[in-house]
Amino acid sequence: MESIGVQEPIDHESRVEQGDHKAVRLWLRLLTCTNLIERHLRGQLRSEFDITLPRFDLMAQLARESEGLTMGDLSQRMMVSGGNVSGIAAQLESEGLISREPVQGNRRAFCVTLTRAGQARFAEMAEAHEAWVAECLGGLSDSEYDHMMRALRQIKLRVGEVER
Amino acid sequence: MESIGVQEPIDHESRVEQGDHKAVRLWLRLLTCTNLIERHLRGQLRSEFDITLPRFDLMAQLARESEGLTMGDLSQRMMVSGGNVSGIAAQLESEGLISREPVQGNRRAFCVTLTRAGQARFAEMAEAHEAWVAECLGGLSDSEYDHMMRALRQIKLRVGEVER
DNA sequence: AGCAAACATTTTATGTTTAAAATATCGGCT
DNA sequence: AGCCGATATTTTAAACATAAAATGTTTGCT
Repeated sequence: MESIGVQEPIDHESRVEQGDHKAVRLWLRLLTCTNLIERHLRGQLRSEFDITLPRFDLMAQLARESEGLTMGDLSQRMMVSGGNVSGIAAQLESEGLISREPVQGNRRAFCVTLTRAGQARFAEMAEAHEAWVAECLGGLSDSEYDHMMRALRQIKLRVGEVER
Repeated sequence: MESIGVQEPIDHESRVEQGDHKAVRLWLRLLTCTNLIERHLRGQLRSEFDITLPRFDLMAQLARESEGLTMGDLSQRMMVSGGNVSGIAAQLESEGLISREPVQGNRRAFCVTLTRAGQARFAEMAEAHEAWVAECLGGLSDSEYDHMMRALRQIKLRVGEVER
């Protein structure tokens, strides 16, 4: 049963404080979890495939777009700076996993695609990656999964508004 | 300054294909949310206080332990390498925000604490930081908050087991 | 006492990431 | 045509991060 606090009224000040502390606790737990999983995946990718997470991420973006993406598209989707994409792409190109072709009609842009070798390599890695993620997150019930997805969607929208 | 696409963010999560499994979808959404919030906080700390997130984090650890912490403690709590803590601490020390005193009885270790100036500076920042986090995460109901906390705890334990 | 292993930290080399400046291209306007 | 602001990418400098080697200290063992 829930009762309405009468004896020990919580005033505005402390209510706000409590709420804020709650948010911070949630944030720290969120950050810790994400870091732990990211660290695990990074380690696995390194030991099993000798590749870094950002390189894998870039390839994953390309694998979803058979038409290819520009450097700017990649920057947006990977949520990292353009300069960063330049460096990562340069390495993948030198390893023959991606190719950068000029776009006809726009000499500023490149069209980046997975090479044949890149596609094959990515297919291998993606399968393992999916299994690793399932190892970390597979223990949740359907209900917990749904709650998480809904809450995270809400947070994402909220942050988007705050950024404006 | 270059900015990373904000207006119509095409992120990890909204790009997944049908074939991707539940766990991967949850992971990508988790990653996107954490990145968005982290980016927001980093930008705010930079523009409002001219400080980086790692430096803020180090000061936050010290603020919780008035007795001070060793470099090793900091490394563990911040979940980064010892060498990294050395560099960050060196900068904060040169700015007069922390001090490193020898520990009596163990000449290997340092006891790192916030200076008076560091305490004052951190108090200012912590208040703003808490408000920023609440802006991002405050929109959740108590029930959503509880579900998140519980699910994240479970995930954290699971990843810990998997790492073994 | 002497020595080896463990400990706490720093240094070094390498690589990642960001913000900002630089380079080059495009498109519209006059 | 010429200019100007927007666009696409690369380069640069500084901060951050890791692993591994180096330095100095402590502890336990014989």
